[in-house]
Amino acid sequence: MSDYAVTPRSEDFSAWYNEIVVKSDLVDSPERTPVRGCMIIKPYGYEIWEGIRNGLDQRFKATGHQNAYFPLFIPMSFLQKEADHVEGFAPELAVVTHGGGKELEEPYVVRPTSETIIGDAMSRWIQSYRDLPLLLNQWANVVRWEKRTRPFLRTSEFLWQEGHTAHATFDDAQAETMQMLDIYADFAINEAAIPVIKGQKSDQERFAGAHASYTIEAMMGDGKALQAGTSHNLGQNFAKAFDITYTDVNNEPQHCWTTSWGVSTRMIGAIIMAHGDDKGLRLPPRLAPIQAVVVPIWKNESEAAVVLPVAQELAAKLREAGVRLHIDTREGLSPGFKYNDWEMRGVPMRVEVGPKDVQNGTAAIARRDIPGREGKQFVEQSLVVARVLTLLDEVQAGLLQQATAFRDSHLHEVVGDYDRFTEIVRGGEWALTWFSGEAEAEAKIKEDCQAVSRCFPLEQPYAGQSGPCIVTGKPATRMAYFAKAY
RNA sequence: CGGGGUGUGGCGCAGUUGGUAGCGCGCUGUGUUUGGGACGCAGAGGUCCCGGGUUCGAGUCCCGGCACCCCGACCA
Repeated sequence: MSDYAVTPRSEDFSAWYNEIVVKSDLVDSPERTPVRGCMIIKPYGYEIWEGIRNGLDQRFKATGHQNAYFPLFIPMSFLQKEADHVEGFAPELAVVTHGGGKELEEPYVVRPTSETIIGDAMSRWIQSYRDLPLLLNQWANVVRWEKRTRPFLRTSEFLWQEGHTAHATFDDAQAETMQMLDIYADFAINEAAIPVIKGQKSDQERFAGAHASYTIEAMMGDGKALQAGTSHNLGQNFAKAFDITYTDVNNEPQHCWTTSWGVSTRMIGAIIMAHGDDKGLRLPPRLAPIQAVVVPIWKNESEAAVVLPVAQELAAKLREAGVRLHIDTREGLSPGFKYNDWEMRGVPMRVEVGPKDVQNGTAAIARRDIPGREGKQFVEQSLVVARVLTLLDEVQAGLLQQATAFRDSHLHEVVGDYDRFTEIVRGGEWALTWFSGEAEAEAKIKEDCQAVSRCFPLEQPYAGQSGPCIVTGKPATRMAYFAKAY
């Protein structure tokens, strides 16, 4: 028993996470991975990524974006063209100095992000306002040398998509930035069942080289915040650095306005930490590689002969209905073992078929979001498909509901009471408070709370009003969330 | 990059005053089992993290590395 159990979430969230990503077969264990800080994503984990990729890619295409691919290596001089950008990334760059046995004339950086090399291409591709907007996306791996790594949450190499667009006006770029933020939020809420908060980053937390950065912030099961996606309005910073210009209707040369936006494999970490429990993962049905598993139960050959055909027929019908289905016919494992095994892997629905079911014309259906026998029900075999389809929707909604209730119970509004503010944030919960956004104010909070602002939520509870900044006491026009973060 | 911890079959661990490595799980074969983590029997599997040193002899003692985990500073 103890060999299968995982450290309870409440006891040690971090240990729970580390154990669960390995035991649920998402990644090879970090100790065995031969490259420091990098991860081996196993097939089951990669299938989750494929689900994320498909869901996002579809949304990108529907809004007019096209995929392209740019080089992994970026000339060092490109990064240096945007001062803030290179300063922000310099500490985490991997640099290639040799190739083909010779020292390179100019070192290449392994891309930490592609604003520069795509900006360079855009400068050649864009001539006229007729070429705008240019809406690109790239699915790629990037490298950022990280001191401290954790599977999915922070690794030296990770997978992501990075969108890069160029527009004729600031307003167009801003509209694009917000559109992509909305797409991320829609995906997180409706596919990953994570109730994210859309907001704007403070100047301190802004992307290196951006005019404005926006984020979707999610609350994990330990109360910490996780940035699950970002969208940046880059203003004309990169357009000026890379000479991305167009000729407008009046035949006047103009700099473009660009954006970039990304979601990474970190989203998988968000799903794990937002939904997982002491029995393992709980995957949202819309992203689960396996939505339902059929477990046939038999004692001997003669029972198997009766049970297996029924189980296989149910499996076939479920597949026909579009359910991503697996049938577990492994021999020599007890049903109990299989239940626990699939629960660890987070499969949303389980259908059990034993001799008694065959006799009664029934099957047992268990839902992953409700533990133990309460989540189990017996239904007639003819109704299994319909019930599974209904329950998959219910589980999807249930996970979002549970995560939302958890989040809301850990959010606190504070006005003018700095002691209470620090108490909340230090206690691992989220505080929403009036905030001036000044660097010194944020630095003080960081020192007192070991936390910085997460975002100014786009939906302000008292829009149009103002209140006392939690640090300076001076009137502030916006409220911001503060929380410890990953 | 600072502080702490751990490195021994695939995994989790034991290994006494230094004497040449063992347990549980898993794995292979086999038989009985199977409605919430089954059991018997028979097997396979080890550069004891790496490199030096002390010693007749090192998993054990000394020195130096490396890796991983946890806690802090930097970050999608």
